[in-house]
Amino acid sequence: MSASNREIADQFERMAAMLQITGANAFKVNANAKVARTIRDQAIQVADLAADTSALTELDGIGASSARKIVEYVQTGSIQELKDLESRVPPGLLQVLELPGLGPKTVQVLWEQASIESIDDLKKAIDDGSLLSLPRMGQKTIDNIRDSIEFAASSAGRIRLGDAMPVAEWIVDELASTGACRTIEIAGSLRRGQETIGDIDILVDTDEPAIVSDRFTSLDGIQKILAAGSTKCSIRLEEGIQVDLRIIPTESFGAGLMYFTGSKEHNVLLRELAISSGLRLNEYGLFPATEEDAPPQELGIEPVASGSEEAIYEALELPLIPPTMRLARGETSLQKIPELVRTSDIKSELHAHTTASDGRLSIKELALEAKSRGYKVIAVTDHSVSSVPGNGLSPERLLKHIEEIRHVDQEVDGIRILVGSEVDILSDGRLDYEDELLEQLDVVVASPHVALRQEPKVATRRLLRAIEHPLVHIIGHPTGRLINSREGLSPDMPALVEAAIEHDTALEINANPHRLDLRDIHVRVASDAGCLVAINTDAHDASHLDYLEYGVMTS
DNA sequence: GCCGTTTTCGGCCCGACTGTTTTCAGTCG
Repeated sequence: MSASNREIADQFERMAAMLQITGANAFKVNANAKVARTIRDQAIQVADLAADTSALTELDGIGASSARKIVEYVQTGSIQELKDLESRVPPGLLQVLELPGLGPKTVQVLWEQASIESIDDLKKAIDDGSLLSLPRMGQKTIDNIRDSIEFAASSAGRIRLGDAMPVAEWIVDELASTGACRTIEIAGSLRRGQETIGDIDILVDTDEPAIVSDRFTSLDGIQKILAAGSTKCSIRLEEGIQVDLRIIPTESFGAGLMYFTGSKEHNVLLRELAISSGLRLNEYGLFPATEEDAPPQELGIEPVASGSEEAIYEALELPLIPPTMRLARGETSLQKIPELVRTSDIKSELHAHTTASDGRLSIKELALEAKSRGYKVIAVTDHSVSSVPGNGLSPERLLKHIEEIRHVDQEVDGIRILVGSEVDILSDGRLDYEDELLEQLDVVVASPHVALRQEPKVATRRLLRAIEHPLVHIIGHPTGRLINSREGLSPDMPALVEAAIEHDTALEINANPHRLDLRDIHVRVASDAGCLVAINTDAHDASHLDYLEYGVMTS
């Protein structure tokens, strides 16, 4: 089995963490972490490039040394330098390093001065009181570490976009109800529409910070208040989500919003850009550079721009980069920002289920719901025969279903109801219905549901066969991945895109927040090449049509 | 370890908060 991007990236991430614990140069640590990110963000299989190191070093942040290690890993299944590190650093320390509040310096001290090599060792040292004798270890710090250990044991890690957004919107409503906020904005990875988020960031412009932070730190369901300063408060909710509130003055709201929207890597690019123009960018604004080290806002220096994001990007001679593009993937070199799809642009839902298979709504209910949301077209695409868990339709049932859909289409005005099916792509790429049956449909969405652990080459052949099928319009959730639970297929995405263009087949962005499939990096490949992309919600219920927003953010 | 429109060497973003300290180190985002 050839190494997946995730697998190779994991090696570099591990290397970065181990280097950190050994006290290596922070820039070297950072370089390794960046290599991991770059590999993770590739739509192509990095292992396929390993025959040619110059192709590897063209990737951002990958130099000769990392390229050699990638080749070594692909060819031998391990990296000697990592093995050497692993023989020196106890593996359990990596989990200790991941605990919130514990960084490399503290982990080093724990290891060297208290022989702590794992979370279990750490617990024992807390319980027997020996931790107190270490430098900079007071009772409060120890209490926080104990809490972190408990939290890590119960936390599921990063949270899906669709789980975090409703929580953030609820908090925004709560803060708005104080009447003390001039502006409230959701920032961070949530604003960027990332498929998973680490925490929720909320920014507020207010003249009455105490009222807002009091409301914030007394929300229902707070498990722990992590910080409560005059400009920053952090809480952790019972469901394990951390929420940060920042209070930002009006005059620097744009700078703050940019800063806290990130991404971190995008911010670094902007600051470097600022420096090269004789400027200095921080969360308070874009300032003229000075000789002084002190923050410019404290020296009474007037910013060049600070109140709005537009003004700051303009002063950096950049177009206003939309939040979903702030990923340090080349967006700061664009002359012109492409026009992004908005939810209001979408007039058709081409993938939805009814009670005929595993949906909750009847054909008519689905059509009326879609119509009420302003759609002009809805396609009814219930599951095909092989989809047993999805209550898939036998050919006979499908024929009857087709008649019913046609009938409801006659009955309901103001929206066109298309007859469709979500047809399984079988493991070898054949479809689950005969062509004579497919010919009777207006829309054929072909999706993989089983055999989702296939080798990349097998998966590519399978999906290509479906793309090339003359009766297929859309490939539904092409990889079949489930965020946080199933990796899904890793086909050669550029090859799929090329074939999709040739055969006029659309690739789907399935907007269900568990899927977001195609994922963002794949969409980039598809849209750069000019491939048709369908943003569908795969609705099984009325509320699922709300997922459209997540699909649009991914596009 | 990576990188280059003054560079192949010498840089590599910036500030808030906490806790342990008597002036600051460590962590986080």
